Amino acid sequence: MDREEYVEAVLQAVESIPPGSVATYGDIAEYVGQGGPRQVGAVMREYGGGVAWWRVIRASGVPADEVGDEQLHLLRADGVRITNGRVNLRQVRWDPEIQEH
DNA sequence: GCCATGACATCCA
DNA sequence: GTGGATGCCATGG
Repeated sequence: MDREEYVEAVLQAVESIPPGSVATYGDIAEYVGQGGPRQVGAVMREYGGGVAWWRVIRASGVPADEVGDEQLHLLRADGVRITNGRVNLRQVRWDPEIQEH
């Protein structure tokens, strides 16, 4: 799989996250089936501007230091419950299975 | 090919 | 919950 195709796959995965839900970098990597969490992060750094990058967070529920403030703000706008600067993964974690295909 | 880096994850104290 | 160590995997020098 070319790097460009990988980028497309990642962006597509991010776009398929419904509003009010979030996914971890690991989830995206697993969904795409290639590379790992760090590669997803690398893609987001370069091409994340075109998608809902704020719906991608760490497994801990804490957003990346670089974008944390904006991200929490945007997530709250999407209807995501934020507690103590941390996302409640229990409730908003994206499940590819529950998608309305 | 070796080494350093990074919007990460997991394990363990 | 916190902090350090280790693993992972692609990219760039």
